[in-house]
This record gives sequence, structure tokens and C-alpha cells, in this order.
Amino acid sequence: MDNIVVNSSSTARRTTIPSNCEHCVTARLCHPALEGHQALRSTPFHGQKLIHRGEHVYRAGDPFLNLYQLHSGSAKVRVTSLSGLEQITAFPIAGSLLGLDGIETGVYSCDAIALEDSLVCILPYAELMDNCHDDFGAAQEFNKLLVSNTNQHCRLLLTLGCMTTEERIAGFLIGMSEQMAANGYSPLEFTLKMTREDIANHLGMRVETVCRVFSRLQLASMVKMSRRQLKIRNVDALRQMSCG
Amino acid sequence: MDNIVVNSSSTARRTTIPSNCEHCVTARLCHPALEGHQALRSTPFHGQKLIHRGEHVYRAGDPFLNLYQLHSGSAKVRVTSLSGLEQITAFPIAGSLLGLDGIETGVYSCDAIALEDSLVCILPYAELMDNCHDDFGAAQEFNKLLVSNTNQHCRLLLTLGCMTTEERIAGFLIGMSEQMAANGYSPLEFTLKMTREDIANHLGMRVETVCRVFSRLQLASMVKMSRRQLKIRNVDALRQMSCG
DNA sequence: CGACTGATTGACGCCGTTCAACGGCCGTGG
DNA sequence: CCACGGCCGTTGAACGGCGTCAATCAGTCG
Repeated sequence: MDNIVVNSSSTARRTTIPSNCEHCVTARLCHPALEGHQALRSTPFHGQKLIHRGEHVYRAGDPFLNLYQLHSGSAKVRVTSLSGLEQITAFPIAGSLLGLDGIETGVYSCDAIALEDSLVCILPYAELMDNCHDDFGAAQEFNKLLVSNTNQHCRLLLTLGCMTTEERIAGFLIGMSEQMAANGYSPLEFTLKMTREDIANHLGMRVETVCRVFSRLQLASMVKMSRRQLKIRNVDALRQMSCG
Repeated sequence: MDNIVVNSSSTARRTTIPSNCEHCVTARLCHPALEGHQALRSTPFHGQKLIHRGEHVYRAGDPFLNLYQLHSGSAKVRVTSLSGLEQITAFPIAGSLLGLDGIETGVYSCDAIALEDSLVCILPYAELMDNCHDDFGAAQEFNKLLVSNTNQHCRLLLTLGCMTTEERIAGFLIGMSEQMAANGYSPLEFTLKMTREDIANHLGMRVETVCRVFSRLQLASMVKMSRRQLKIRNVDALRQMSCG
């Protein structure tokens, strides 16, 4: 139901609504017509954009105009303090909505950076708001989406505030696994698209500690890792270690 | 402009719109009529509720019906994991809106607990949504409010992920100070309403460490503390220590 | 092929936790 | 009113987990 079609670069230049979007998780927001509301029957399609690995989807400080839905690929969302400290707050994958942080002030407060070549759908916020204006159901869905983001951050706060490094890593892997499953991929075998450095930053640790924990998990036969390729051998043990 | 009238228990049983609310930060959401929109001219007032120190405003797991605006007093918002780990995500004070975490699933995901006897305004979510339906400006304000919440959590993530204990405490005090200033209280002299334990939990530390850092700050003449009464002696040093 | 970035492992030291004891404030009840 | 008890806050000493520094290795890209 939530199937996301995998990146196919041939769709990068389309100017009509991609047929993929019929199965898209937020299709109702993009194209309310699909839901049979008497609202806008059709929403202009504003195209997709190919973001290469390492490039920004948007930057902190840029004027907030669009939301971006990750159609394929993956990214990291990063917040930076005045003094230059950086914290990665999320690793969105296909289906995720990016750019919400700009809603508060009209300026993005985070950076979103592609972890691999990724395709994003451009959703002009003004038009999305128009849709919400006409389709109150969509507006309420949108509210839920905003709060869902907040609640995810709460869980991460709990991780950073209360857990040991082992628990953080275990929880991180379980989370990634579930995210994969929710998108129709294998939950037990996938590749981590981010560096150890990124993982460390996200979890409030150092690279070396991340490596050491990975080594220990491997020694305990809970996972098998070779570079970024991951195979989970004992989900239950991992889940137990992650503190629920 | 953002003045919040201090708790007066005589208002606890009012059944009409309290005159205080004219200056309330979210008055537009509660009472859109005040903004001259052609939407609802008047919104039913659903009363206030006195919450004693230590009592819950709402509990995780309760069905989500109302938002609560803290009219006076203060609270802590806490998220709890399945395994019983707890993390305090915020210390809202007068003017803050509580209960947003329930929007995602229709069930509150956090606990909100009063730190002192506090007065909350009850805002039935359904009626607030009705207002937003009729007054699209209010709906957009509400979106900003939701995202503002998320962005605050991002800053806390940065604190927990990147900062030393001293930087966390300094940042915490600066934050409290600014919150006080924004509400018309003295930014340099106020009382912390939460326990050391609460502060420690919020900042991902232990009580003993919190005490030790406080002691050091006092030794350095940056603050003067006696129990929960706080006087800031050197804001600049504190702000610098807090890592911007 | 060579330089560079990312990943891994070891040795060491420090910051923050843990454990323990004490002091002080406050609410309660006599 | 005072006496008591419990919670909150503070301080000390010792431990240990994780960060720091450094060296090595493995891919990757020019």
C-alpha cells in the first residue's frame, strides 16, 4: 500500500503527474483530486529534481518556498547552531517530506543533504496551503504529519538523554530496519547510506565508539557488517538491547 | 505585548471569556473574532482548570480531546519509552500550548505535569479545528505553532548531542532567562520551579553533575543560587559558555 | 597509480557517573 | 509552637565508559 517505486532516472524530466504518485504516501496532499474531494480537481505538477549525493535539497537560511518529498534516495537533515555545532536530526528516506522546518519563520532552519543521488518532488507550500484551504481533510492530515515529525524528535531526545551507546546503536538499527520494512524493502538486509561519522553525530557519539559498538555486535553474532552493507542476524536480541 | 496576567484563583470558575485573554499570545486561535476575521465572531469558552502541583494536565495514553493553554504556572512535558525510560522534553510556562503531541494518533504520547499550582485554559481540539476551517489565517498560525515546537526540539537535540555538561546548564539558564523576559518577568532573577532531578533528566545528566556545575558557576560569580532562587550575575559569560 | 576519504583498532586519560554520607528546608502532626 | 521525618540538594571519593590521539587499512576517485 505504501509502496514507493524505486528511483528510475528516466522520470527526472517529466512534466506531467508521474503515475508512481498513485501509490505515494502523501498523494492526498499533492493531489487531492485522487481522493474525490470536491476541492481542486487537479493540482499543477511542479516537477521533480535530481539531487546528487552530497548536494543540498535546501539550505538553512534560504527563503522557504517549497516542501520536498523524497521520491527516491535518502538524505540527512542537519541543524547548526550559531557557534557551528551540528546535529543530524533525521535520515529521511523515500516517501519522507522535507522542509517543514521552514514553516515557522519563512526561512529554512535546517540543511537537507542527499546521501545518494535522489529524486525529490517539489511541492510549493503556497499551493499546498491552497489545497488545504479547499480540502479540510488534507489540512488535518497535514497537521498530523507535522506532529508526527515532532513526536519522532521526542523519541530521539529520549535516546540521546537516557541511553547508553550500545542501546543507541541497537535502537538506530532497529529503526532503520523498520523504516526499510515500511517501504517494502527487506528489514534484515540493507545498506546504510550514511557514513559512520553521520551515525555518530546523529546519536551523540564519536566515530570510534560507533565502530567499536558495531564490532561488538558483530562479535555477538547479532549483525554482520561489511562496510555499509548490513545483515541483521538476531533481531530479537537487537530489539531487546534497544530498550524498547 | 505578550503580557500574561499572573494567576488569580478568582478566575478559576469563570464561564465567560476572561478579559485577560485579550493579551494572550494565542488569542487568535482561541478567539478569532478578536482579529476581525469574518470567521466565527465568537467562540464558546470552555473554562479553565486548576491543576495542583504534581498533578497531570494530561497523561500519555489518554484519548486526545483538548489542547491546554497554560494560563499561569509552569509544567514539565515528559515522554516515556516502553521500557520505562523517561525524558523531559520541555518546561512550558505561562502562554505555552500543551497537548499537541496527541494530534498525531488521537492519543496523547506524553505526560504533562504541573510544577506548581497552575491554571490552564481548555481548548477542545475539534472546535479549534472548526475555527481553522473558517479562518484560514488561524490555520496557518497553528501550523507555525506546530513547527515552532519541532524546531525547539531540534535545538534541544543539538544540546544533548553536542554539548558538554557546562554548556548544557549554561544554555538551559539562558533559555529560562529568555523565556522569563518574553513573559515580562525579570530575566536576571527568578526561581526555577523544577527540581534538580528534573533539570538533570531534561539535559541528559545526573543530579550530582547538575549540582556540581551550579556550584562551579557560583564560584565563578556567574550566578548566585540559593536552592531554587536564581540570580544571574554575568549574562554575557553565561551566554558565551552556552555555545550560542 | 597515488592521494584522499572513510573505517577500524589500540592505548590512554578524563569527564561524568556511581556510591555514599550529610545538611537543610518544608510539611505534618503532636 | 516545636519536634520529627522525608525529600531535596550538596559534596566527596573512586570507578569506568567514552572521548581523544594515533596508527593502519580499505575502498574510491582523479
